[in-house]
Amino acid sequence: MAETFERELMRGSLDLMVLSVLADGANYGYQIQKRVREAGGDMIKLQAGTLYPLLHRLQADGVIKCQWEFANGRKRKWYELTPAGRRRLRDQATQWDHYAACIRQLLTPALTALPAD
Amino acid sequence: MAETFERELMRGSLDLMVLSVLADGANYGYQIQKRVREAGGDMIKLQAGTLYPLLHRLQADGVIKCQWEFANGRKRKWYELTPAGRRRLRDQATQWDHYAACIRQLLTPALTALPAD
DNA sequence: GACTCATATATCGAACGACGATACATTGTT
DNA sequence: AACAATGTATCGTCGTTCGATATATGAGTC
Repeated sequence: MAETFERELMRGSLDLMVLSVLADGANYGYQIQKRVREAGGDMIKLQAGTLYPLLHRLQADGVIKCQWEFANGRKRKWYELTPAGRRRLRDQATQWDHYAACIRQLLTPALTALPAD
Repeated sequence: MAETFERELMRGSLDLMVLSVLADGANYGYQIQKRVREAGGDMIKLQAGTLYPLLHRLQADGVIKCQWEFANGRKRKWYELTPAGRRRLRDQATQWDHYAACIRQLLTPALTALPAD
């Protein structure tokens, strides 16, 4: 009876996910999309229309760089982290942890206080 | 050498924080703002211009209800959770946990893979 | 009396990311 | 021949967040 959760991405969290995927090695859009979706289960249904503009933004920021690959009729655009991208990932990860801790600090006592209804 | 983090709120996370604060009992805008800011430390600087529209949205959704209080020249608008609000808080909390788990699943191996630079 | 800070709620426009639809081209499958 | 999967991309819409601004009272101080 698999409960299904589905929600909008939280603004800014996708950056972290994409950078995380790329930390594992160079990759291209379609695969990144699948990797994030797998990790997200029912939760995250990442659309191409969300991913590609983000990749372009990240590239414009200089945290990833890209390169076209043409092989047997297939064209793929491979992205990889730059040194700035690795720094960005570390920073964002730290920020995420702090942010999550803030939420937790409010959430845990709240759920305890909440009547059973 | 207090590192200071500061970032935009993540879309949707403020709902959770505000509902959490209200789980502790009825409260009014200005106090809610202070409670969230305390929990957020350097991280979250919640602006009144963000909070009040949210409170109105939550009210329109029927998850909180409000009541004016006039006492010695002060006017305050007290908000409290409705039963639907308690359900909402539980749902959002569960979703948050799942969401955080998804991020974690990508993030932890990524940081391990990341070279020291 | 004037000034400033904290309290208290509210609205407005700008900015921007996420969404859904759509487009298009190739490869593999039925 | 038709269809699903692979692969990248753009466009308009929507809605939350942000920062500035407005307003009014109470308390403390110069």
